[in-house]
Amino acid sequence: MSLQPPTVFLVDDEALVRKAVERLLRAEGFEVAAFASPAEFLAAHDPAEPGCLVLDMAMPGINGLELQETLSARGSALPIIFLTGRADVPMCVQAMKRGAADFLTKPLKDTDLFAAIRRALEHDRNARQTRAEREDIRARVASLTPRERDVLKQVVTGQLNKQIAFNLGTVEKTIKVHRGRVMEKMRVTSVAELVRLVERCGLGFQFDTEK
Amino acid sequence: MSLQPPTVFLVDDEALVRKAVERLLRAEGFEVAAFASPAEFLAAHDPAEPGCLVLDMAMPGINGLELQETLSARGSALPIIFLTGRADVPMCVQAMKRGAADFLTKPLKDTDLFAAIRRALEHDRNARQTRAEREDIRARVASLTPRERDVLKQVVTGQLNKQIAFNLGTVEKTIKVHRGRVMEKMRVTSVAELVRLVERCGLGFQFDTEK
DNA sequence: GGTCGCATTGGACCAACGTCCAATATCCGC
DNA sequence: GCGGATATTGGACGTTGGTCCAATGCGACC
Repeated sequence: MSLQPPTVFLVDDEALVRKAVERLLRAEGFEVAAFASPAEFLAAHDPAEPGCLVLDMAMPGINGLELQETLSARGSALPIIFLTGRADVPMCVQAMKRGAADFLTKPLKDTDLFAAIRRALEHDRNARQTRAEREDIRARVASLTPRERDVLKQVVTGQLNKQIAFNLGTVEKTIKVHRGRVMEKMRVTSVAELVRLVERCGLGFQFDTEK
Repeated sequence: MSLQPPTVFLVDDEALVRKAVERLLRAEGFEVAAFASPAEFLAAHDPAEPGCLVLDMAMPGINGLELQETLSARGSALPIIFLTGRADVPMCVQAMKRGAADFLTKPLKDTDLFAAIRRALEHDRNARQTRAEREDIRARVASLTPRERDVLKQVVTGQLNKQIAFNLGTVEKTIKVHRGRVMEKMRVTSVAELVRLVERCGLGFQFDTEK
């Protein structure tokens, strides 16, 4: 899925600057997609595309922070590198606190921008990897029947079949069957693996698929 | 242990400002310890004391970033709130990337400082809590004999006693004994609990106590 | 030289787990 | 109503896990 090369999404309203930076990045070997405004970018953005966002803060209308918010609200975790001309510390702090990948001031050195982009792309790659793994696990949990999920919850807390049966108001035999199916559907062969999966995915155990 | 109230460690080389801020914080109900220089603070600092650090960046000699480095090198995770008069974005970015709790610009509003301090103290409290839990678990692991640790590693990966015995070049019977002692020393009654402990503590399984 | 911690193993025995085959009951959608 | 998914249970059987009692060999420390 992530075999496609990562893209540097460039958003800058000054056409000349945008073109210049785009050329610069392409020359360095990056895949680039340039946009003249946050809105334009948002319209074309697919969260599934790996990459990072290079965003100029000095833009009319939507400011960078809002775009950052909008993106995270949409479930996109694209790393954002902010570029700014003015030395605006409070804005910088806000951006960083909300997870900005970097915050560079103009005039900026090419190498600084390249380095920031490489870090951001690397971070995005890792994040996508772990997100994909988590989604995979969640999908397995979703394939369980409600009863099987009940059993899973108790198994990962270390309950014995006997206790699980009591807690769910049935008998041990039934639990064994459910449990076997849980192991099969989750594609694990030991309780240890099962617990690891659930821990690494749900980061808790409120996998309720509440719907 | 953490029953002592948290302290706001204030470092500022301007005596007048320092005194003023100290009074301000005390009036707000914070416990305050003021220092005239990073060195002075470092000399008196005990990483075990909960609290946060309020640090003025505009100081001669050691700058704030270095103090931040020194602290983390010493294993102290005290949250740091930077105060700065100049609008220095690059420094702000550096500080934030290295985990600064906040970065405020003068002139600052009292309420902003208070809010930042409260967030930092809360963060420190939580961090200490989880660190304490982790230390507790590490201590249990440390109480294991080398052989028991070997067994633990394999148990949490879901190996059967038989397989563990083969891997360690011994017989199943021996493993059962070690395994029983591991469970006892780790104070758990099921593999599930054991795996959870190890996951939450070691965040991996390189608990080698290499020394 | 003796004691202690550690690792090892045996035998016996029971509890717990897992799986095969088989069967029943319910609910849901076509 | 029928087929399918889900939940339930029984019986049988073999594997695995866990504990009790008991014992041996080894290296370290006093």
